[in-house]
Amino acid sequence: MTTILVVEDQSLVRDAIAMLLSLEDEFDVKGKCSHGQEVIHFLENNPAPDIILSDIEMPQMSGLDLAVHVASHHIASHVVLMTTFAKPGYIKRAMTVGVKGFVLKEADSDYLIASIKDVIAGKVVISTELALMALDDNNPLSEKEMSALKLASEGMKTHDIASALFLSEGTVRNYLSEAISKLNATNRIDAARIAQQKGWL
Amino acid sequence: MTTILVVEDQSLVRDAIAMLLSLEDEFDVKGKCSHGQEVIHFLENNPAPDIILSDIEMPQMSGLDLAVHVASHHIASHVVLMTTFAKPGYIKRAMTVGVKGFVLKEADSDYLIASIKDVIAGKVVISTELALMALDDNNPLSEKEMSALKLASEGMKTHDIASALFLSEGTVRNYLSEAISKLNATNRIDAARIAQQKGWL
DNA sequence: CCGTATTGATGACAATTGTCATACTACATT
DNA sequence: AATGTAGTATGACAATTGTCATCAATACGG
Repeated sequence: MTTILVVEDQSLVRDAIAMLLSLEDEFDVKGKCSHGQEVIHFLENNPAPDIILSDIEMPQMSGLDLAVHVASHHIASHVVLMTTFAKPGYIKRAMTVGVKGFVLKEADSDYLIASIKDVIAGKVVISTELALMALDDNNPLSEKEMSALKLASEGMKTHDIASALFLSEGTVRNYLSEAISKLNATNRIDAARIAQQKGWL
Repeated sequence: MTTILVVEDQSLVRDAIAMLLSLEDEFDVKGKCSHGQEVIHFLENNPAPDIILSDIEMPQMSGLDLAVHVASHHIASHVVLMTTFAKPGYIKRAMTVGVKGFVLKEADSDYLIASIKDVIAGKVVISTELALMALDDNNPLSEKEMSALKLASEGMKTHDIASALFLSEGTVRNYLSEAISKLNATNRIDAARIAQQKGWL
């Protein structure tokens, strides 16, 4: 019997997926959480489930952050992530963090079920389509460029970004300028859009 | 017995919701579609279901467009829309188009089921929370301000926005400046973020 | 017609942003 | 010690963006 924890912020979807999985004889849905923080709490009070099936994009704590937590706390669960759009950056980061499976929400339910079974059998599951996408993902941005761009995309002005990152205003402008040119963008908004779309922020 | 058509672009979610509903004795899920066009095709070849349960945000043809089609073709189905975030603009438009129910994906599955039953019983279902939100939806932006802001959010610079809207560069700056001040934003990026979040773009 | 919004344009100015060359530090490599 | 190289900072400059006051044209209700 495979025990599963379902993590997804939209409760309608969460309930539906939990229901779907619990119809499988081999699966036992042990719990449902709406975001990462809740999962941490769950893990402190319950035995680790075999599978943590989580959405990537969630408020408070993303599926990736969750995977990091699971890995760093030596929790035995296998993490399988679901995502709406295949952002190459996500896939790469997920891999380095020990995620065992990656399923597109565009996939059908049979595929999800099969993937979970494969992961339990010891495999790492990523559709070839996603793997290829991750391969030709060469994120040209440095750490600092990404964080500056991220803050800029939230509407902060150079001055505020500088103090948030403990850098000088000029340096921030340099980073953003670099990012803009690397991404062939016309300005910071454009650059942020491009990076976001690739999952780099 | 209530017949239902489930419309949602992410097949994992679609399958899961269809499964969830079909577990109810009174419900009979007659079909699943991934976008509006498919629904039109379905309706041409099948009797109209009692309920069309559709996501709002879909490629090709949105849930709102679908509702318009149903109304204008005098199809007997009741349309119930699901949406991720409550964007007040959506709710208003949905009402004028004869949508019978509006359910947040943040709601839980019981609420969805209850809503569908209520709609069958002749009610119009919108959570009070959403209704209130629609009421105090005082979008302060003019048409022009919105379109300028939208283009700006896509990374276009003033000059390009101006030619896209057949306005002078100065006027565009005036509009954006107005928008920024109306939304209490610090710059165009910030303003775009705020507006987007409210569903005004 | 008259007053008055509305819509769009201008010009001037300040603030912010984007670009670039240069320089300083710490740290690793030879 | 000499060299190389990230990472950060500076300063100077141009371009873009944000703000504001003002003005013209048009539309609209009286």
